[in-house]
Amino acid sequence: MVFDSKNAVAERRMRLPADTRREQLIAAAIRVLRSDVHGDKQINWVAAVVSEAGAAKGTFYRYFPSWESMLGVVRSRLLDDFHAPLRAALADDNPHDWLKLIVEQCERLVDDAFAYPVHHRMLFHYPLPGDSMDPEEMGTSILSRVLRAGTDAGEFHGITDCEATATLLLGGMHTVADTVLSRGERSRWVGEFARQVESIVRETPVNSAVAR
Amino acid sequence: MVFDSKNAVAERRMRLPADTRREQLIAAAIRVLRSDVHGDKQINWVAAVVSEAGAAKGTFYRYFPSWESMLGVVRSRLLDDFHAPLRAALADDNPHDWLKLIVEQCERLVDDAFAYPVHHRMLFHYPLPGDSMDPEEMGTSILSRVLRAGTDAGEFHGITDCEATATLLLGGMHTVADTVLSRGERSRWVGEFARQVESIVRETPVNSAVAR
Amino acid sequence: MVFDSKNAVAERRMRLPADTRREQLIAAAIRVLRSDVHGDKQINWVAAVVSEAGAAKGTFYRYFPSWESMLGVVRSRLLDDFHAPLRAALADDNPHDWLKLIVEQCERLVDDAFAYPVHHRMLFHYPLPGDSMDPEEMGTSILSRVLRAGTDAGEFHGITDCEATATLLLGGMHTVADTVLSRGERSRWVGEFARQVESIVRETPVNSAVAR
Amino acid sequence: MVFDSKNAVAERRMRLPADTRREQLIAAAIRVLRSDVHGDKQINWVAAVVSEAGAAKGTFYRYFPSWESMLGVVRSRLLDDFHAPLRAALADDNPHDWLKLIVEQCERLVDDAFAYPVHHRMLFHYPLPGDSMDPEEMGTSILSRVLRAGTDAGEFHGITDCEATATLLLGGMHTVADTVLSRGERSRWVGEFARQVESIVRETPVNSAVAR
DNA sequence: TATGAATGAGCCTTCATTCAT
DNA sequence: CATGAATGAAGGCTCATTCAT
Repeated sequence: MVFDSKNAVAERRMRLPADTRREQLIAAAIRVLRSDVHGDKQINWVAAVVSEAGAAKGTFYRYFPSWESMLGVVRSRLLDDFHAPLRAALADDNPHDWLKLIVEQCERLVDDAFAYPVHHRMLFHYPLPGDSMDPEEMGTSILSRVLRAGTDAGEFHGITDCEATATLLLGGMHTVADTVLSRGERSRWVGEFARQVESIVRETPVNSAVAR
Repeated sequence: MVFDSKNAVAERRMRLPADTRREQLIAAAIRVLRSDVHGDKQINWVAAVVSEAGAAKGTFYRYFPSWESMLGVVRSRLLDDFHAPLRAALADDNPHDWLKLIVEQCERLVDDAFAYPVHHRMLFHYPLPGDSMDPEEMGTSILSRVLRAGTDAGEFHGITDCEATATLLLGGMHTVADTVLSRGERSRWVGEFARQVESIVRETPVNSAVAR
Repeated sequence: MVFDSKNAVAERRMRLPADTRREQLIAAAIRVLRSDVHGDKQINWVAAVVSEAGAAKGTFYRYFPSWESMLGVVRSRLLDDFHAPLRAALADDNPHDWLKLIVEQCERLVDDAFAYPVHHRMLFHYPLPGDSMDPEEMGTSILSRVLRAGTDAGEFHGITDCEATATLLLGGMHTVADTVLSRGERSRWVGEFARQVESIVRETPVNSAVAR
Repeated sequence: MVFDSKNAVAERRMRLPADTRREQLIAAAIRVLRSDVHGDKQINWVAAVVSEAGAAKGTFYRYFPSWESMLGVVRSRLLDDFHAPLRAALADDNPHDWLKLIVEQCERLVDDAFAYPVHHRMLFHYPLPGDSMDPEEMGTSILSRVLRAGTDAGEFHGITDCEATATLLLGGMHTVADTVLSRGERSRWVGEFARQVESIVRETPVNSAVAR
């Protein structure tokens, strides 16, 4: 036989191990979210994803109870990636320029938002069902540990509530990303962010110099 | 027959000055947006607004080309209110505690978000059509002038790019509002915000103490 | 102008008084229910009705919250018609052959079921939502009054619980209709029904003959 | 590697004698139909049945061409059970109180309907495909023989068309069951049924008194 | 033979927007 | 100007049935 049915048409009804299919759908979802469908018109996300994955509508609902839940998975998946560098730095025992790491996080977020605006909006500016966990919790906790590490290393001073500081810092990164998205001038906003972070984490009370 | 059905209905057809009608609709929209029907359930927004305003569906579209555009108007209207205190302070010649004013702005946003979550979400976390102006631009410019005023008054130091600082500060307020919304602990987050702002606007280069 | 737009094409977006449109939809529903769509395949009833009525899907939902509710309206509408002869007989003061009237009711139901089987099935053999009123209540009450009238006229004897007797009689009519539907032999089953009814309403206690 | 994943799963693949499997599925279906999930909500019937039977979806379709056909089998199975008492009575040569047996049939149907409403609805008020045999045929024929037996025993009189009488009697039982289901008052409706049956099967022509 | 992942037509609405009156 | 009935594309999801393994 000359035509292998697999390569010929549609390759319909491909039977995949559950995990594989699931990954396929997640990957397709990320691709769809990133393929900025110019314009902000509502998209039938589920339809787009299954089409991209070469699956049928029903298949989607075998693996995810709703679009929202899929979004949750994608979100945490990408947040994991996003925070990987910080996690790595926290895991080894070498000294690090913690401030620089924080600013690089911001830059990474900015660049991602710039490359895939729809994606970014969907992931971070989509109303979550009220009872769902805060997707940023993880980010906050990692950033928290970074702040503590910096403090321990003597790089940071005056941080009293690491978690709170981290939360607002993360919010700041999003603000920068959104601003670059709508107004450009990447270096201007990233620069300002860097300056603010420095002020915040290197705070030296005016009188402390005297006290010493 | 002398009385026909047309007269019976006539009283519902109120002919109002265009501006009045428009204001009525906007006011009704704000009321509807605030009447948080507890939860994320879909609402027939347009229907709810015209019903609240005592107008007909078609009337809505006489004054606003679309629901989104109405949202835009409401947004800027409320942002106007939000920034009114700062504008007032900028307008008179008395001395002001500018830092305190900024923190109070944050508190106002937090409290509004807490009192009317749906309203807040609709106004700030609803995807705007890509070509629409940044609704925060105004806020940024006012905050910018506050920073400059504070600098002129000798209260703030080290701010080099007022507009950029203002932009991130505004973003910070939203972060705080969202955090309080999802995690409570109003005073914790507001306090952290206050501390960060202070660090940012009162930045004193380490050596400045010596300089004095 | 030669072509009146009304007669020309589609007559789209016809604006009708609410009552008229409602009636139109009900009439269309009855027509659709009667147009035995050969085969028992599920039909998208709402779609069929609006198409028949020349209206759009959304229009249906302006007038009825669901297909079930429309069915309820149609049902009571047709039950009204069905019971009209009995009501008429009860309303005038002339003597009547009540037994004959009852049998004629049965025949009318049979003939209707035979002429419009789907219609009949939908109206009487469609699971009603558990909390809905019994659609036969009205039929029962009318038949009840007929039994009492027959008793008062000395035509019927021995009926102790008119309502109960009426309920089962009505059920009997449906049984006959269903049987004719599936097995034919109209006169056989109607005849049997007539005989049974006669036994039931003319019950003469065995000893009564002696009493005479 | 000696153990492969195939062996791990192997135990789930139970190879059963075809008849056993079939019975398992039928039994499971009956259990599922009876486990009234309170209400009219849609159930994924096939899924529920195979899950209850511990089989796979595909297996279902090995034994039944469709859900409807399974329903048909269950129906006749339960009708068999339902009629067992009458069959038993017909089979032995002892004298019986035939009228009492008929009323007891009615009571059994009522109680079953009351205990398992969904079950009952599915079995008796579910539109059968037009070409399917009348599931009540069997019931009719048995009841017919009961009527004849009662007549032979001198208990019943005046029944001319046993089959027709039986058919309507069976219908009557269903009417009673449905009425009890929707209105309660079991004894009232069963009592009325008993009275009607008595009238019908003990009909004594007016002149019979003379004959005596 | 048994499995259960895959299918996809189809159902029941909803609601921003239009337009005949 | 005002009205509100009419529109219809979409959206989210189901589930009996099929078929690759």
